[in-house]
Amino acid sequence: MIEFNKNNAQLEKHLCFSIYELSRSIQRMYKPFLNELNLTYPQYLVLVALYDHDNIPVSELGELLDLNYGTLSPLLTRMESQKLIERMRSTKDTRIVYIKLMLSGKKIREEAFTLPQQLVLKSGLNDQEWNELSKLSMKLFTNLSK
Amino acid sequence: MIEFNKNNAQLEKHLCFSIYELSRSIQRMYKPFLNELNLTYPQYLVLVALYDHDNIPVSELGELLDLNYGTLSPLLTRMESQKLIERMRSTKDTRIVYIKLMLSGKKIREEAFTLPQQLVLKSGLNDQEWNELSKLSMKLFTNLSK
DNA sequence: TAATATTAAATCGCACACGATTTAATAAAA
DNA sequence: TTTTATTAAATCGTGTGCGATTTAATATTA
Repeated sequence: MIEFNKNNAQLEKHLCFSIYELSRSIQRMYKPFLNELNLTYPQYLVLVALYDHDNIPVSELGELLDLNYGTLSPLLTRMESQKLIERMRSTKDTRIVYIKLMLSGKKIREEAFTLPQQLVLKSGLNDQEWNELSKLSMKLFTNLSK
Repeated sequence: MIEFNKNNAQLEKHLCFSIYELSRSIQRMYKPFLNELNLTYPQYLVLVALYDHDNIPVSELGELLDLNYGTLSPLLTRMESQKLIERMRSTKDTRIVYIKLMLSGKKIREEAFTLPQQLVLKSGLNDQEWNELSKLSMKLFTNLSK
């Protein structure tokens, strides 16, 4: 049984902290490469998402990335001014704004194809460990979303 | 062998994204409870760290939390104004500022003892899975820090 | 010892991240 | 059909998170 009390209350034993720290350290690892592409980490994720699901409403992009309008709207504004993406208002329902990858956005996304590979190399994890970590983190996320 | 190409480039297959999404979903789960205590997530982590390592310099707190001065300084200023912590400048070396838990900070930290337990319950992971996730995330973090 | 380098902490600028509010448009109901 | 409710997106306010700069104090060195 997993126990929590004064004796093991330390930061290091908090899974929440391990994950929080890990997430930031991955972004730190990605940073030099993304800087070369003039991208922030969430901007990179937007490109990844759009590369597979282009021309989708902001709402759908937000669901894919698990980000709300408050985060996404200004982020997309910045990416629009960099000519990475395009906003196109639907004619059917003018409330809806579709987001489309522009050519330069597509190219830059392709330049980043090696990034996950770099993480694998630095990870020091074998295939089994990598897959296990991936599986468990998705499982935990799914259960927390219920 | 783990492969990355156009065919599995989706967001869902990016470990970096799983971890990023998981980290934010844990914070989302903690939020209602922390709101009751008038704490943000990093403020909670500061209390956890200080509860075990009280009266330490800002630099040491930053190492424990893996946060730099740019994040920590204003965060501590806010916690100081809430009377959760105290800043005390060293007399030996007046560049150094020691951070001390105040009584109310200690009490609030203790009120949060049940929080990790709540995560365990919601996680839907068994002991083996929990420990495995914990182990692998720490291993990956360690390897990325090299 | 005077000049220089290093260090601890704070500050600044910018980009998230998110809850809450606002705006405009469509849908549903009276 | 007019009123009311809902929805999509943007905006706003606050708190991180981080790289770069600044400030003040201590350490090092010429």
